[in-house]
Amino acid sequence: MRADAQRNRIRILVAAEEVFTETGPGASTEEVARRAGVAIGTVFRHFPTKGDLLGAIMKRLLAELIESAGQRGGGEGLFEFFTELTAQASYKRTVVGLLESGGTAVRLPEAVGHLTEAVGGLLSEAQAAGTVSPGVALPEVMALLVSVTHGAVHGGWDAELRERTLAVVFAGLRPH
Amino acid sequence: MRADAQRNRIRILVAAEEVFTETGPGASTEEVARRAGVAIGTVFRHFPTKGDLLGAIMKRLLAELIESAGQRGGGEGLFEFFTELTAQASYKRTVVGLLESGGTAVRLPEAVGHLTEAVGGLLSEAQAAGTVSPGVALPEVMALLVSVTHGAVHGGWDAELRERTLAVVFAGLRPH
DNA sequence: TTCCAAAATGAGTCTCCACTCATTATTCTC
DNA sequence: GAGAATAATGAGTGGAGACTCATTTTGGAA
Repeated sequence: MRADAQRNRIRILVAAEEVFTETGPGASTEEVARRAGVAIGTVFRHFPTKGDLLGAIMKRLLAELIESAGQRGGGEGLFEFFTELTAQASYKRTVVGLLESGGTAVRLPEAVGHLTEAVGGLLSEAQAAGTVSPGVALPEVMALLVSVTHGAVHGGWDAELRERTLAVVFAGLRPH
Repeated sequence: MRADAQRNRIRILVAAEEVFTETGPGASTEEVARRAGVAIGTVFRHFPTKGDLLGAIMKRLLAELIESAGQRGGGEGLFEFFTELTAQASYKRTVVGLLESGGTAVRLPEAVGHLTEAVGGLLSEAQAAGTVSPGVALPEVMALLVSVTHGAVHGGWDAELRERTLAVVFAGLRPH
């Protein structure tokens, strides 16, 4: 790949992550191009469709999440991850949009699958440690993760509301 | 108002409720007109903007919800209402969209306020009956209501997932 | 029945956005 | 440095959807 092409590809990815992270997946490609200091044609040369562009940055964001989940563990790992995701969501609208669609929108079902697996690992560990009720299964944990994260993003919850809402969810997950 | 105008206004409202309920607020005005058997200009004569149309049907749907909340009570009223809303959400995408925006999208903040009040009443009753922990406050209940309802709609949860997810939330609300 | 104000019609405008492509510019190879 | 290949440019296309308005139709008062 030519040097300028390589440079621009990176600029576009950086700009796209910024823009989609701020505005959500609805942001226009034009805005990404402007932010990258590049003509719109250049964006489409590197990423033939908007979905491809979204997919590229999603892959990165998801990988980060999966790694974060993988590094946690023990009785509190699941709770920590949940809290982290909710807090980040307020400035990472894109991830949420992706998770909601199950990855089909940008054809990343396998990446979403990996995240589900990672969360499943955290759940098992927490249940083994006795911090999460054995009656709880992965689907509802993912459902809550996505719902609450989306709620936090869309509703613009402040730190206190986030904490209070998570407190209820966590109390529901713990054995009683 | 002339007889045909009155007839058409009703047709439009019925069609709009159907269309927005199925497809969500993103549905086109054109589709509403088609479903109502009316030209698009007629829709705009009755409701100058799409927001006005949305607002009109939202008002009806919200009123239904508020009434449903008002008819419930006792220790389980809040749980019942929560369950009802989540179940209905799967075919009432619109309400969810409205609730998320706090009513600002269609300028119905007072209606949303009334719903919040009604839920507040249910919460107080439940806490008085000892079925909800006294540490729980209205904001996080509304936050959970909106999040889980949205999740159910957007994620297309089946009855079982809905039940399992609500079980976790309810366990979190009950005293422990 | 007549007549006109109210209402309905739907092709047309406007705006936004994803995506294209002929032209111009930049890199790289020899 | 010349030439070819690769990339960048940005005006242009097409489609979707909200909204308009000149024209036609309809309801109902006199």
